[in-house]
Amino acid sequence: MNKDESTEARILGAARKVFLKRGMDGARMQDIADEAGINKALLHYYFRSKEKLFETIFLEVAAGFLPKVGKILEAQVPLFEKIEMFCEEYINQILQTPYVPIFVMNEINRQPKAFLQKILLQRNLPIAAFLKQVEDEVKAGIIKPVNPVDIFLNTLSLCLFPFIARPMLQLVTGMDTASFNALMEKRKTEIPRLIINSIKK
Amino acid sequence: MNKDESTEARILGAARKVFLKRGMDGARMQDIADEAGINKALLHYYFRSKEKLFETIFLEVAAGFLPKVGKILEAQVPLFEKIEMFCEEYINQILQTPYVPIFVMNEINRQPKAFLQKILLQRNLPIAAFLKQVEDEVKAGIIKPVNPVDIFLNTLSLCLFPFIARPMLQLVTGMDTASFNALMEKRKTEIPRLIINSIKK
DNA sequence: GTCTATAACTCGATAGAC
DNA sequence: GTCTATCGAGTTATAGAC
Repeated sequence: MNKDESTEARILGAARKVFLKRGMDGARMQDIADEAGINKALLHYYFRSKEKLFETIFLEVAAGFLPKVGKILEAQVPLFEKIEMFCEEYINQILQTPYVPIFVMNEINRQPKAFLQKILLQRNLPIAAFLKQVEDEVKAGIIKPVNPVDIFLNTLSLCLFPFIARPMLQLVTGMDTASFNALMEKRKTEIPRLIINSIKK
Repeated sequence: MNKDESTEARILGAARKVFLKRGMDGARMQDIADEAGINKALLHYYFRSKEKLFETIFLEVAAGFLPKVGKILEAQVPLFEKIEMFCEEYINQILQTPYVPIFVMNEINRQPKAFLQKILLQRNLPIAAFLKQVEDEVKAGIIKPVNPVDIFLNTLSLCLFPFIARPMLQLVTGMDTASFNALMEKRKTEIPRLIINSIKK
């Protein structure tokens, strides 16, 4: 708990931490209050309900999870460079917030669809720009004929899945967090190599 | 609800369904009872508590999620064939139970470590056999020098991540379940091609 | 074994003092 | 704005009849 921050900021920080760890259903308002160094009543004073507080956090987290790399996806850059930049940047970002991917995936799975559409569909992810670029380079004969969705899905899978599987991976292999981070550091360059190698002529 | 099954079997089926959908924290004993066509008290008669019931289900689901493909991993088969068999078989399996990966990943993230070790560490996953085979083929100069863990992680990522990201994928792209399944059907052969291509000399 | 009724408890939310 | 105290809804778990 940081006395310098405003109460609202402390609540948001605490809520983010607890929701990320426990999910909406597992989180307790009492835990958030404790984490923020205040009492439950104040949570309701600043945010009307648990649901509103969660919505605020989820919006913030989901916004950071998806479109921060959006600028890269729509940048005017050759495809291979773009893939390299994307992996480097995305893995860097997730290394800072390793619990985010599994949290987002899980909540998307559990929350009612209407709630999610409200949050996600209003942001226009520039995925389409990336898919089009792949398609164009296929047509121009620059790269092999591939399904653009597969390329995007492959890139995302290789960057994100290790973070999602990390608890299991560490449990099964006994790997510690430092080793895991080192592994991901290497993968920043190896993932693009793998992807590019699969599509270059 | 199937009247032919024993009460215990009906409870297990119902619990599996509800826990998979809602997770431990989101699941309600009432929902499980309704799904099984009995009342709450009977759940406690057969399984002492919600926690015990969850433990039973989680053990069963996790056991099916990880080591069913174990036989393939330790089989006496050339590496490339093994990778092909693994992807084909694993994707087939998950297509039957598409909610399992995200459920397992999520609960591993939330449950206390002691509980998980009790469940997971007692089964010896034959991952080591696969890693050793990759290592041997590297030493023998049959394939490129690679980190075996990377190969395993890549294969797992490409097979599993799409299922974990499916709700988001469908939300963002508007893809329906049939299209998604068709995509995964194609990936059964494309994933091994990608992996093998990255390590063959 | 299965049910109804209810106890025991957890937790989000509110009232009201300061 | 912040606190203490408490309500009331919802949930797990148990008692006891059949």
